[in-house]
Amino acid sequence: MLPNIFKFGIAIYIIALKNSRNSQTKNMERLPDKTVERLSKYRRALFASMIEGKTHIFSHEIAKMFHITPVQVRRDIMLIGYSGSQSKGYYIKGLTELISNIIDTPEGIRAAVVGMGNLGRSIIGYFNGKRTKLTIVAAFDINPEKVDKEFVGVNCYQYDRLSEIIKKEKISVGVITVPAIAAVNVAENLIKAGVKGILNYAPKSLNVPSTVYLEEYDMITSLEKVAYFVKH
Amino acid sequence: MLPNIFKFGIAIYIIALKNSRNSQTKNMERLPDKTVERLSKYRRALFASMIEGKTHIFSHEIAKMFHITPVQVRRDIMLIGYSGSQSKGYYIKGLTELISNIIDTPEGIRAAVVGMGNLGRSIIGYFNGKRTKLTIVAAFDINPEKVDKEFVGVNCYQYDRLSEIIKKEKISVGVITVPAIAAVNVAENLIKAGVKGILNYAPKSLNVPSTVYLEEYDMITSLEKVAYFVKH
DNA sequence: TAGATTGTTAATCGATTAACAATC
DNA sequence: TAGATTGTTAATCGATTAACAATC
Repeated sequence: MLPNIFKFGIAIYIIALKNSRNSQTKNMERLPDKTVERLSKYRRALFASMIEGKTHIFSHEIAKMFHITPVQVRRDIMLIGYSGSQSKGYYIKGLTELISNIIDTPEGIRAAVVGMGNLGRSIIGYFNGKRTKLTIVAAFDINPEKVDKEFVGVNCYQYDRLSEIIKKEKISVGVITVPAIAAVNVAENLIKAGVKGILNYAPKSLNVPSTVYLEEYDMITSLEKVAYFVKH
Repeated sequence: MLPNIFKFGIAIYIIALKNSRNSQTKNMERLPDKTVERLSKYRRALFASMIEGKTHIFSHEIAKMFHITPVQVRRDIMLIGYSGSQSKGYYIKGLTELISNIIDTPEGIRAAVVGMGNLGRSIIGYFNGKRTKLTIVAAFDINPEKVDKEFVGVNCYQYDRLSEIIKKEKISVGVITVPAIAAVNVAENLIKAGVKGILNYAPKSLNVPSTVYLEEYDMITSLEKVAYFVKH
């Protein structure tokens, strides 16, 4: 039998634990990396299900679409503070709206693509007209033949106007799709102009200050990786 | 004081542990995912250093290029069984050759791109003429205007010839750059035709048998993720 | 020797998964 | 009740990092 002082101490500890856990899950400042990625994918899948006429969805149905486990789906949803019902699963409309509230900002995020090559055009094509809260509002290139032309509604500016346009258009995210040799300079100019996030597709790793969020993806490495695992 | 029987047992256990560790590091069947990715990047960085006239490189120099720690670099290099010297670091030529032996196959890997849009052309452009062991040898599209035309040396075939060409050209890796709606069908046909690895860029998650290696990347999700972390 | 680097182990961290009570 | 699902915790797994002996 524990003395009373210990029982009391344990009771307080359990309450403190509960509270900290709730605040962690419900009012989380910053969701885990992987959860954010998955929420973006869930949202698209939920939209598609809605179009098909569904109103509710089970965790295992979502899980199957992304070859992950139902527990993972439930954890992600729990983390953002949404609840489902054991009989019907999750209400698609409500869940979609909550994810949008979390991922989007009311004012929206404005992005620019630097490098109007095939990859740059590809990204603009993906986004154009599909989203309202995240939009690509400008493109840049050094090639005079590409400058001052529109591609699916996005104007391409001369690269030396980068800083001017970024400030004028209130652009906070830059997508780098220039050759590796130019990437460092582009990143520096984007940061100087005030962007707060960079998505770098050049096959050259960048260094950015900690105030800027950097995400890198390298197609050459990915294809070499697939080749390696095909061989093994 | 332990009885002798235990001392003996412990000695044998330690030796067994040592051996299993060595065989794990030196003759590993399959390297960890992340190590493969990094080796691909190291190789490119080492090539660049060689061109600059360097013969040796330290772990911290490599680490700095990819914002990782020197320990990670040393671990990766240890894992593939290469050794450096404490005074000079790693011999670039030797390390590059070892990485190539591990990542490449002597016969090379032949890849195809399905979907000759901006993204497909972008990937072909990255690879064309740069590598000898990993080559894109064919492209496919359903648009008759794109068919039977060459793009930087790669011919674009009509999509319904997929199976025929994949077998004829001994293609083992397929890169999917078609719209989401077509991705599932393309993957099925690639697998039926015999490819063993798929790199999927369509914003639609695929299901493949366990004999096929699948790597997926979704540009929309990546940009939404950057937007989220810019906001927070 | 002093200083720097490699090779290696143990500790830590982050994310996934197994398991199960609570609920419908 | 039986069966299925959600919400949640503890265990597990994989990868990174801290620490340090050995070496030059």
